[in-house]
Amino acid sequence: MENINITFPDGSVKQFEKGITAFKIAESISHRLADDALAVKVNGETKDLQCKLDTDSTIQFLTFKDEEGKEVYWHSTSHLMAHAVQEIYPEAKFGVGPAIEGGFYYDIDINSPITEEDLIKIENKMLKIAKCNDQFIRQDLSKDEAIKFFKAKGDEYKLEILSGIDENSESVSLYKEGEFVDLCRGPHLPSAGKIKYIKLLNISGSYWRGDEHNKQLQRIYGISFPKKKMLDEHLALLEEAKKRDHRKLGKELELFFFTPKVGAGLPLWLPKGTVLRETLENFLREEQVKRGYLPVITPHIGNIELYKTSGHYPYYKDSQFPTLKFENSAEEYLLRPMNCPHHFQIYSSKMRSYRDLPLRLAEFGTVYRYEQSGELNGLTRARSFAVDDSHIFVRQDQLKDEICNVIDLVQTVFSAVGFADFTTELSYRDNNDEKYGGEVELWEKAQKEIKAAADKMNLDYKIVEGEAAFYGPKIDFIVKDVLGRKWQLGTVQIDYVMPVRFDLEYIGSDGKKHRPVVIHRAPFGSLERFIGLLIEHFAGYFPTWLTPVQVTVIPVSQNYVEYAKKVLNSLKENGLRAEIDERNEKIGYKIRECEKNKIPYMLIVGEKEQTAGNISVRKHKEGDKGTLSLNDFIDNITDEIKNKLIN
RNA sequence: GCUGACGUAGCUCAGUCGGUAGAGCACAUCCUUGGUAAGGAUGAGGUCACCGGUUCAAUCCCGGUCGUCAGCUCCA
Repeated sequence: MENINITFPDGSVKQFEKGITAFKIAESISHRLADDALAVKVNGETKDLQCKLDTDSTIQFLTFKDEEGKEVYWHSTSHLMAHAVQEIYPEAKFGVGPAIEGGFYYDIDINSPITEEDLIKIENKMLKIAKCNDQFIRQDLSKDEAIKFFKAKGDEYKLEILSGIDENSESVSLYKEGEFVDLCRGPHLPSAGKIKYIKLLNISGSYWRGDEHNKQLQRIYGISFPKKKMLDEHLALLEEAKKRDHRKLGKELELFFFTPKVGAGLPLWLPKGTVLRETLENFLREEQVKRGYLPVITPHIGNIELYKTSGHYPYYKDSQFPTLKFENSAEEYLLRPMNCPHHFQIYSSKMRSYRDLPLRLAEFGTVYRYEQSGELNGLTRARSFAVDDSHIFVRQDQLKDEICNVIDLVQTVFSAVGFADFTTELSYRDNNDEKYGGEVELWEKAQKEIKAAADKMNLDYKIVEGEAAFYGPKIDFIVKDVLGRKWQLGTVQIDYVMPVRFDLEYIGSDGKKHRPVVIHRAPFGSLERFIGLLIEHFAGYFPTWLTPVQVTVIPVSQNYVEYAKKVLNSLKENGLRAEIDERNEKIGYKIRECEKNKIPYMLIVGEKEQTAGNISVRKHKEGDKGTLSLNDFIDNITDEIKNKLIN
């Protein structure tokens, strides 16, 4: 019998009989490994443990600790769920059922809606089936055979998937688990018994193949774990996440709210939220002053012709509020969905020289977009929001340096608030010419510039084709919310199209007219979305420089209110955002309220403090910090604010 | 926009198998003047989202509208 060499992740090499299964190798190493292994990676490719090895290979066993191991585990659970659904609803037809980040789903076509109670039924059925511990058996077959099989079964969706498979380049395989057979690439767990703890999380509609013209199937989301503790921890984590939700905290901390009396998706900023927002705005204003930006202010509406010129209207009509017009007039106005056309007019308001460039016009400009009702999501997706917008007009030879400047600004902003966990995407055009304006060569040039700048700034980016704006490629900075949903914050966009449409020009050193390039950029993206993510990032515990109320003065009893007011005044005179709680309550009560309101510092003053002329400091989440002179406290907190410390 | 669920006091939620409602917190008044996460008493608060239908009677059943939530689709 021939032997093959198997290389393990630690570099060691062992000989095995040719044709041995990965599972046998695991067994030969330890029972523990054979038990924990879910799948195997052979020469970089994930496979079933039952796969046979015929050549020298490098292998790595995948357990639930590995991302790929989890993927296999959840993918197999989705099959198990489909199996359970098939038993309960024999008429069910199946779409796709992949593993996703944090679990799995399966799209199912059943006529009656699935309810929450049904989920429990399905869950119980799954556990029952898992106990049978049937193996996942792979069967490779030809496309024709597969078509025959699913025709007999009446699974139209599987047939549609099959019709898209090129038999020559992709293998066609089925996986059988008990009575349930599914078209699937695999790999899968050795058997269903590995799946121990299951929770079906929610049900929703989803269009077949993600196309809204297709039928909507019912999607069931779920997650599973090999250990009960893992499931419990995961569910606890989901509960925790809900507590950080900016929509919940926004209400609790009185930052903002929505009311249908004003309109869906139209946020109203309360005083505390406004302080937070203005603090952020001022921070960026100061940065922008240092970097040569010029402030401008423009109206929230504009003549419809402006948007016809820009090309936004009528192509994006669906996502704009209806136009405003008088009955007997041809005049028509649009609530602006973006600020650029206004800024272009400012650029054109006088003759520009090459010496004036880069010209950086900046405005916190509120825009209005009629987002689909189902898309609204607190501050992260609103119908009115302020873009920390700037349009930078540059010469071609200044473009790359200016993109670098802008990236640096975005990085400055992100690091000031401690956003370290973000991803960067370079969005390019794809081959669908209808989606984009301008000449292809200009696009290619712009994409090259953007990439060069991103490389120079050491951005760790991913290139995404087809995600560009219609006027040019862009760099997006993306942060996840508590529920794992991704949101674009900062953005840097290159535009060769608008300068042409608006006939923007400058006089070059040669005395002739030239076309500037425009950079659209917004480090926050929008104040609303940025603050929404910020609330969740800090779970409401903002750093002192940002928090709406920095200090609350708490007199121990009514007798010390006067002294407390003196303390309050000194704090205010030193520019601190301070309040006093002079209510007729015990200090334990007042402290509890401050803690709940996430106020960073409490100054407690009573007999001792009044006599000594000092204060007692309590820091939220930390407790009593002892006594300090008021001046020392003010020095410390002022320092903390000045340095924008994050703790 | 689509599928599903939900909408009861300022907030969090209970409740009514159809007879117009209740708790805790918050709020107000009084007692208490208290030293680091809830002192006590009393009181005020609701067109049960809105509009229509069925019914002797609707917060509850039915239809529509608005809004919220999850997901899909979309996202200049």
